[in-house]
Amino acid sequence: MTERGFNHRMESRTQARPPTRGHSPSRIEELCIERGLKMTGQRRLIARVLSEAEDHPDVEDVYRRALALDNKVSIATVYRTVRLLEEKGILERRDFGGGRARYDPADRGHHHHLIDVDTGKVIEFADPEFEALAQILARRLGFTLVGQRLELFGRREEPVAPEPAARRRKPGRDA
Amino acid sequence: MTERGFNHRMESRTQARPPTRGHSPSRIEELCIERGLKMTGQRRLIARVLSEAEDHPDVEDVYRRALALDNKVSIATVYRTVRLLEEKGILERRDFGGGRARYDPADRGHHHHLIDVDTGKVIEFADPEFEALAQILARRLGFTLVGQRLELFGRREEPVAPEPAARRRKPGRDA
DNA sequence: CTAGATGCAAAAACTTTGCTCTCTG
DNA sequence: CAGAGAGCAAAGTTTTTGCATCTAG
Repeated sequence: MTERGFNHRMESRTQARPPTRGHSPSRIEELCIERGLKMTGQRRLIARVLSEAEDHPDVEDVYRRALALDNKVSIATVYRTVRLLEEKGILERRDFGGGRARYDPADRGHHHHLIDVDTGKVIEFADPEFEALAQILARRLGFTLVGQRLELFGRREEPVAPEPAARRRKPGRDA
Repeated sequence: MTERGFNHRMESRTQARPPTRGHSPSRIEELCIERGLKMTGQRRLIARVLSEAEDHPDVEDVYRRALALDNKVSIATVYRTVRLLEEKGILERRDFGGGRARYDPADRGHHHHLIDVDTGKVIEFADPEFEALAQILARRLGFTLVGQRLELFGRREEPVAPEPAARRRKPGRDA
């Protein structure tokens, strides 16, 4: 299929700086400092995990990744930090179903999501046609578009079978 | 734990609509029958509550409203029914954060939201062009569209300073 | 030095499930 | 009548909190 739409920027990790745990503050850490947040080691760690994530990690994911880098953080702190960052507008909370909240760094260019309702997998895509239509729709309502969010929920094409349905809990990992 | 009490959140008092006459099956009930679901009293009741809802009730809301009409239903049944209806495409699950899943009857057409970023006001709208495009986008990615969510953020007139201005209230509950 | 952070575990909040009894088709 | 559905409470998950103890600024 055409590549249009798919932006696989998966395991890219560290875009500009070497993962050297030195003093190169992650993008998110910078944002935190900008808003005057007290930067503790845990927050720096979590900020880094989020900056390097190319998917939509849920709290568990962030927690595990943080532990993998430096196990000096508790799940409660991850919850607290992630919530703080959301309030500060540094993170966006996304609910793709599956019962867990997922987070998306708000500094990433905007893209849309297609969620496979059976597996919970998330596909990111961008579409110029949609962008244009969004503009038109907003204008039609008398507004200037300044932001948008589009989420499509779909099911892999296949003969509609009464399959045992997908598990609600623990959906497949995002991507 | 037991004692779940009510954590009265922005109670959605939007249950105004021509009350369904005693025996006329609600729209959602009809949809259930159409899909060959076994119609029990509880399902009929839940279907009615959903048909009359003009907001996006969460399970608790549906449960309470159902009890108000006829207290012969358990929360477990509401969960099971709502999940069933979602699987049958009669309901759309909307996660607005806040930890609870909210439901939106798919029988009154998809509607989207345009949020005025300056006032926070939400305008609902529907658009066939978008519907069509969503279908196409999903198909293009190899999926059958089963649900969608579109939110546009716009500004009415004169642009305000590009600065965040004020972090308004908590992320959002819906209604 | 001190307001705010962290850890830990317990408490909440939210959903699902096992099992028995009921009721629809 | 058979098998799906309903009730209930217990179990499962995800998220929040109380409190004593640190620590960034």
